[in-house]
Amino acid sequence: MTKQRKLILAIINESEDHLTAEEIFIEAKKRINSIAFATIYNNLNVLVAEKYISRIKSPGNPDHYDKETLPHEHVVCDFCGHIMDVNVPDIKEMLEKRLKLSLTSFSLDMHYVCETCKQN
Amino acid sequence: MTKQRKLILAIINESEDHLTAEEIFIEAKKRINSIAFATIYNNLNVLVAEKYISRIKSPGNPDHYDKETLPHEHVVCDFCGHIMDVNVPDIKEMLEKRLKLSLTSFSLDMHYVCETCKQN
DNA sequence: ATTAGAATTAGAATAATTCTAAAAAATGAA
DNA sequence: TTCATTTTTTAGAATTATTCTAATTCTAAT
Repeated sequence: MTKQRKLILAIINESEDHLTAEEIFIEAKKRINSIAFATIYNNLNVLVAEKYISRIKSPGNPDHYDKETLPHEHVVCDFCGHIMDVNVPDIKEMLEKRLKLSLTSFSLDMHYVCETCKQN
Repeated sequence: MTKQRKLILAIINESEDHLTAEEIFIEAKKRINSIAFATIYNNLNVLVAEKYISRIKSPGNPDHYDKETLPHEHVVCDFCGHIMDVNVPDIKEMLEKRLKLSLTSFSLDMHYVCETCKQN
């Protein structure tokens, strides 16, 4: 594993948030100034493919990256954009049962208003 | 309602498929050759906002537009990209109940292999 | 030390969509 | 109807996230 890839993985693992490619780039550049944006994308793709990390897609927004690879879902705050991890067990099975067909994949994009924003 | 907007709505209502902005543009250009792509997007946004049609989002793919505005879901074939309408009643309530929080919106992106593609 | 393959860099390319400014059309009051 | 105001359309530039490309640089094994 190259030092760039190691760094990118470390940044994701050390963050409490779900960072975007750009946020990872800014952070990585502090430690390897010569690093290119394409290297970030390239390595994020590799790390997702090898299941070191997972990708969170929310239409209209850039992808976010998550150190957690076990199946779980996310809810996005409409105001501050913060992403919270949540668990909805057996959702795929439930969907397949109700649809009477088997899914190759699915993704759920849920929005809410977080506690902090609800008060403002 | 302008003739452009009327035409765009008619194209969507007369189609059995879930067209993309580009497909609508190509079709519209046959009837009003001077029509601009921006007019398509502009009117799609208006028609969605006014609930004449609905927008189907699937990350990585262009948005598709649907004449059906009552709540329902879609499954996308991984091979041919065809979009099938499906019904999963009370899914929002079910999610909210399991999450113990209320959602402002959600969207489900489900993929499968359609019958035609399964045979190939 | 050599070399083949992998990874990185930098910047161009892409694709979907939005923005902008000017022109045209529609609306509505006088 | 006529004029003014507002809305819509047009055309093309701009934007944004991401991927691609080609040249260069590493890396690791001989």
